[in-house]
Amino acid sequence: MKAKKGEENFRSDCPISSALDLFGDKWSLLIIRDLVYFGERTFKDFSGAAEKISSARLADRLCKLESLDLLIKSNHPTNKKVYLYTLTPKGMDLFPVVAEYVKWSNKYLNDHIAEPAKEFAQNLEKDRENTLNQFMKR
Amino acid sequence: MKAKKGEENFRSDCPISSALDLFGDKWSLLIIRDLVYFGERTFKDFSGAAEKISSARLADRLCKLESLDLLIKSNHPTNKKVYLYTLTPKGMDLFPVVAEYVKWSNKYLNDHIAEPAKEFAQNLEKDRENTLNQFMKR
DNA sequence: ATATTTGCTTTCGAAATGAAAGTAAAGTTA
DNA sequence: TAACTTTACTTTCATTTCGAAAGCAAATAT
Repeated sequence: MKAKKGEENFRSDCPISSALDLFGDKWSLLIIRDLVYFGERTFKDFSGAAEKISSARLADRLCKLESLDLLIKSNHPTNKKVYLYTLTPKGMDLFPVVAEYVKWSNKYLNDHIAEPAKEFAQNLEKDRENTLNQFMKR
Repeated sequence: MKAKKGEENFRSDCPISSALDLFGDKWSLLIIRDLVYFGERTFKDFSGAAEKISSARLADRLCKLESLDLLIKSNHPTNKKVYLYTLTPKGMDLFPVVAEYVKWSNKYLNDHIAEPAKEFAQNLEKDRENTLNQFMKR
């Protein structure tokens, strides 16, 4: 059976393991990333990301993230076959987590990382508060 | 074949996906957590954590984290059958990532989380810099 | 009216995982 | 010193998760 809202089986009462129980897979934070960066995405948009998630995986991750209230699915204003996915505040609050991954990778995987991300990492180092707020507040 | 040092197959040049490619599983950050918190651990110590990792999984995670230079394995000073695992600076730099998970979980999974962790989260909210440094500098 | 697009679902072989049992070397105990 | 226990794994195996590919229905574009 599927786990319904709130019926997660947490491994422990540790905040870290619990967060990982919810979205500690290789795709969830990338969906969050796209939503933070673009603000609004369609199924096709997510599919177009460089990491090439399979549609089966994308579908179940979107479903799970929605059930966790990290994102919301809504209708496109004019096109009935397109749905729009948006972050909730709860999902947006994962952005600081994402930002720390960016900082770490910029420091230790620097020569492998795309240029725009490096710049973002540098901004985070210079003025974390402000850089985060630029995204969180829109 | 196993992936040797530096031969990771990254999904993209994104810093987030790349970090997840390296240690985006359900166990790696928990090992880091224990090392940050306790400073030094044995195989048995890790096995004793509340999340109950299987020995097979613990063995291959320790091996991978070592190959990534996130931790170091060394001999126990007096007992030849025990090994000591310690964080490298590279591994220690994952602590801010871990800290953000703690903050998020404290905000959204609060009633499920253990008391000591809540206090740590509160300290992070009050004075992030200082709280992080208390751990990182020892 | 037909073709195409979108957002999925289904299928299936491969890879990763957890649980349990096994092992060898070192250390402890009688 | 012989037997027992502990530590750090390794092995086995059934289950779960995953990625790749194909399929599908409804909506839209041509």
